[in-house]
Amino acid sequence: MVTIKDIAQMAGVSFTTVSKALNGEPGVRAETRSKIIAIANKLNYVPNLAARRLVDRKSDSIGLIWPSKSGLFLYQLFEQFQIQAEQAGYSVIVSLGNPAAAVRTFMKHFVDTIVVWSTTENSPPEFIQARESFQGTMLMFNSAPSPYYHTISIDRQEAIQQAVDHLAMLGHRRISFIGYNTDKITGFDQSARLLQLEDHPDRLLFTPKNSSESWNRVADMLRKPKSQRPTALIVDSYIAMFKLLKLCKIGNMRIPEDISLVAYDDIPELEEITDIAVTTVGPAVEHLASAALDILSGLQNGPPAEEEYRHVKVAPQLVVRGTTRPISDYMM
Amino acid sequence: MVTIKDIAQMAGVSFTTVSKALNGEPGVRAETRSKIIAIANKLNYVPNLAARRLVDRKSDSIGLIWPSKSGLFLYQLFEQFQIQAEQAGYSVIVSLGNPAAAVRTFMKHFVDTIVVWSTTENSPPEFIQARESFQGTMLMFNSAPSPYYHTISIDRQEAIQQAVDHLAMLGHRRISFIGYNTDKITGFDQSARLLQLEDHPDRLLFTPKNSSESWNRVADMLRKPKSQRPTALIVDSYIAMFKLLKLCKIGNMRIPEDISLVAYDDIPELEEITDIAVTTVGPAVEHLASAALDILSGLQNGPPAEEEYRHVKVAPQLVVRGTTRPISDYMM
DNA sequence: CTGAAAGCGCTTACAG
DNA sequence: CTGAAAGCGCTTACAG
Repeated sequence: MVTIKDIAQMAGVSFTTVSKALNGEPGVRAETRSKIIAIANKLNYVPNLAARRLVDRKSDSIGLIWPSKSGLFLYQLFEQFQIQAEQAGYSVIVSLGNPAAAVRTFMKHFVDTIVVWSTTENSPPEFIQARESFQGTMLMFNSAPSPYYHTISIDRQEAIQQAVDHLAMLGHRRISFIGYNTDKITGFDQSARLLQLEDHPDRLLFTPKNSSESWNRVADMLRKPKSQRPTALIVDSYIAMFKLLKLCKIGNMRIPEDISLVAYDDIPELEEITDIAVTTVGPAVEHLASAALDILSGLQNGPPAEEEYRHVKVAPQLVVRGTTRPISDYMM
Repeated sequence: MVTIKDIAQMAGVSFTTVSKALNGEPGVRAETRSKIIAIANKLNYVPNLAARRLVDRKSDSIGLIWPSKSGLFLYQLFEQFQIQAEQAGYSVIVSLGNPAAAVRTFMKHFVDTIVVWSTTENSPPEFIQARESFQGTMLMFNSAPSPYYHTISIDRQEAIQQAVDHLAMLGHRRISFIGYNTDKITGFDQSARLLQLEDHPDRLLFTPKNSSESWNRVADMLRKPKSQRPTALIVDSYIAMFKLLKLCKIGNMRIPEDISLVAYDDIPELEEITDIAVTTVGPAVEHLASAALDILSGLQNGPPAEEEYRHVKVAPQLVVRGTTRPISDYMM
């Protein structure tokens, strides 16, 4: 392993000078510098990063803490984030372990920024503690504003409203929402009231308690005669969408021939999987990633004062594909 | 940043003793040790890897280099690897960036082991070079044996043979393989010959050149009368499987009522997505992960001599689910 | 059982 | 422009 001392000896200078020459520091005669560089190249010198890092603790690295078992959406966001971060000159590392352990891992590795996808599971006390001992910047996806870190939230209410608006525009007036999330339900209710949609017994199909029972209600709904059943459905997530598609198949209901469908979550890859391209609404991974990177590269000059932590709400995107039809198609 | 000196001061001992206590070195009174550990925990001490690495100790970190846009299978392998590695005391970080950059990132972060999922794309010259300057251990998934690193390969030939054997056992004699991979085709041919399966024009449906044309051939095959068309299909990957399922739907073919199907790749999560549980064959992510960890933890005592790099071939697993039926079902 | 000391390879004031 | 020295946080002989 060749060190700057070896180079210094060969060049007949001190290793201090070698360090400066190799790092492009001023105060080295051009001649000396080029001689040193030549020797370094000849010797195939590789700087010891551990030594360097011991002195200056910068790493230009971002650590991502992602929930495990997280499904396609977060995987795609991860990929997208990595791509954009690399372009901005950061290296990205990810940990799927438990959050407290992940913070420690990242501290060991000198990441200077931690980005978390927040879930109900990752705020146990140990995480809080580990987080406090981390002195870098943090950004939390999926979180309400905080005085301690940057936050990015998703406007789920707006997303569902967009879905309802789209369906209403097509003439639908009897619409059901399938899902638990309160923000989404609020959005659904709000739009429904605003647009004076029909109030029918299957408006909200999920009881908050028991999920298998909830799906039974969906199945029952699908069996109703055309005049009573909704003309359009909005589902919570792509997971729920697949479940619904199965139920439809069993019940011999076709989408969109018999009923329209909008799904929350936009996962382009799914087009390859489903029989038909699904109309979706949700935040685009590109937007989420760039929102985060915008915040992060805005603070090159160290962590901001407390009041400067930023909050961004990412708007959803409605992508109309093949599963929504105008109401006239259902009127025959 | 809390260091062993801080701990030493609080404990009223020298930092040498702290180091020994924390590293489980012998020669520290049990009482002293537990006191030191307690303080370290209270202070949320995180060892400085750079310093440790500088005196050439291990960082117990594994860096994964994964192809981006890699799909569900590799994501699940990643999750599984992380879980098993954490249990074995390693921390895992992942990079999806270009491999050469990933190696550099990992060197910056002092990982002592790099695990790569090998693809045709990640052996460009820069990667080779970056790899050479990395002085830790490497393990390559999906690679032939090498004198420079550990390797784990997948017995794809065996996998397809298992699929054919299973179908033959059910009485199928006219079987098609849909895919490009040469190992898989070899496996298919071998089993077909051994079992003296019927030689029919649709045995191998893909021309190696053009994929859209290949799928046209599949569509044509599905349109043939029952007496001419194969009774069972084997597809290359879950991606191909979805494509096939779409074609079947269009052509009004039901699986498994009209034709049996085995898919390569075992992705349990897919059961939620497909209408019917698919019979699959392929390596289990658990086995791949544990094969890697077995090799890696077998070499606690520094990198092995060149001739000691190990090669493991992971056997596939046939999981019979709902898409394969005995031939008698097709004989009416 | 405990601690003082050397040293890993580098950067960075500081002095010449 | 150049170099001697201190020090980053840690491990590891070595001496008590």
